[in-house]
Amino acid sequence: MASQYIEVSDRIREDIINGKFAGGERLKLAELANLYATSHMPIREALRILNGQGIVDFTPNSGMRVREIDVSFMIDLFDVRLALEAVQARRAAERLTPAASNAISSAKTEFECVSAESDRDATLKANHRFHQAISQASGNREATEIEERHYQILRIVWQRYGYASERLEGVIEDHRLLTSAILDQDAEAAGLLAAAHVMRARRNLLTKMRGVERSSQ
Amino acid sequence: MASQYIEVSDRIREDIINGKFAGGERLKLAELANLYATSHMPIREALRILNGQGIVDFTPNSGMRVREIDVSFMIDLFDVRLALEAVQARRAAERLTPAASNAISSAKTEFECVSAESDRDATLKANHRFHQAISQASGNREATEIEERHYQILRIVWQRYGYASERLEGVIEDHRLLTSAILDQDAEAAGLLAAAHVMRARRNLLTKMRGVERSSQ
DNA sequence: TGATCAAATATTGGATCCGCGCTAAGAACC
DNA sequence: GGTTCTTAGCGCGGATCCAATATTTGATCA
Repeated sequence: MASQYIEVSDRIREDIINGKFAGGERLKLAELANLYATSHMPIREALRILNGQGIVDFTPNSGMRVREIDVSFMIDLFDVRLALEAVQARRAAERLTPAASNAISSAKTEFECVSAESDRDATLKANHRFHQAISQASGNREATEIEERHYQILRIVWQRYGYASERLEGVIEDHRLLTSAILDQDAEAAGLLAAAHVMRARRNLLTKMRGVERSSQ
Repeated sequence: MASQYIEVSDRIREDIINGKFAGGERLKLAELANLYATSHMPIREALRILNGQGIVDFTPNSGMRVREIDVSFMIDLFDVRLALEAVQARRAAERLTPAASNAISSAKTEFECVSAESDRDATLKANHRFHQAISQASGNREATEIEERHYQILRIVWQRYGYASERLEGVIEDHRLLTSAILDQDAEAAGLLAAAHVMRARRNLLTKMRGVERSSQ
């Protein structure tokens, strides 16, 4: 079995994603230790990991709170994502290797197949794998790690507000264009297409979030 | 007194910056506990924090190692920094407030004064404050936190390879142009100037690093 | 002589207990 | 009646001990 703190950090993350812990909620060590049937040491370790991933906020001697995920946070996150996806797509096109080329095209194809079956979780995973393939093709570990963190946060908002299933055709088209730009080693086009892709995703998400915020007032 | 793990994480970071621990070196709990006169629990907590900051690498059941900082890591880091500084400068120009405007211009002036005294540490701090002011003016917490992490890593390489004192006039000129673009709320110019500024810093650093690598062979 | 396996050792991971600081509630004094 | 000080309890931070896991060393066999 994997170490408890890894196990626990995964479970807490899943519970946050599934809304078991609300944004801003205080996470007490004793409570969590009881809930996950362990001592408080692995819990502290796990919360520290989640803190590093930006999922929980921390204040010394006062404990951890679930990070509030609101419209303004998402605007910030997509600003960063926009910049990073673009630079990674450019680098992926420039540094393209045969292995990376295969990884990207098969991830693209897989997404198209899986998304046709309207299994949301599988579609999300396939989408993640596609972007991961580009990220890894860029060879930029720093950017890849940031994007990985962001993906965990995006899972929370997609769970809460729904994934863009109505935009699925558009997403597939975006992926196709982006893939061929990278395979053609057209860095300029790849950068622009990646940026445009993220912009569309942002518009879609923000519209939904604002809709929910208004209707819940 | 602040909590021990915070104290310890700061001390370990400083020791890494000052080269007391080499890149790739294994950091053992018992050893560090002995060195910093504490038990191994605060050490674990401290290393976990440094891991979150990207300064040490971690493998479960095997412990932490000081992250190797080489040319390829710096290329990656500056790719990210280039993208982020540009987007933050644009946002800072768009969202400019009177308070942010004051903060940026006074940080710019302070850098010019301090750098004239050729105190390297103070110059670094002033440079950091200038970029921090823009970062905070952008209002993007996510980007600010990433840049803060990167700054800690840059302190290590500047300590090792020297800060660009010969480029000081150029840096001041860059800062002046960038500041006026932001104060004029010219987002386009601010973004381009910020990107150019980071590019110059990268060229300077990489040249130095490659020089040292060659001469140490 | 080199490779592989096993045992010993070194190191990380986890539980429990206690101390300390923060917070909040109640009483006393102004 | 309001403000401040004290006290109690609640929860985080840290030490120590023990368990689990990795790494290394040495021995045996091909």
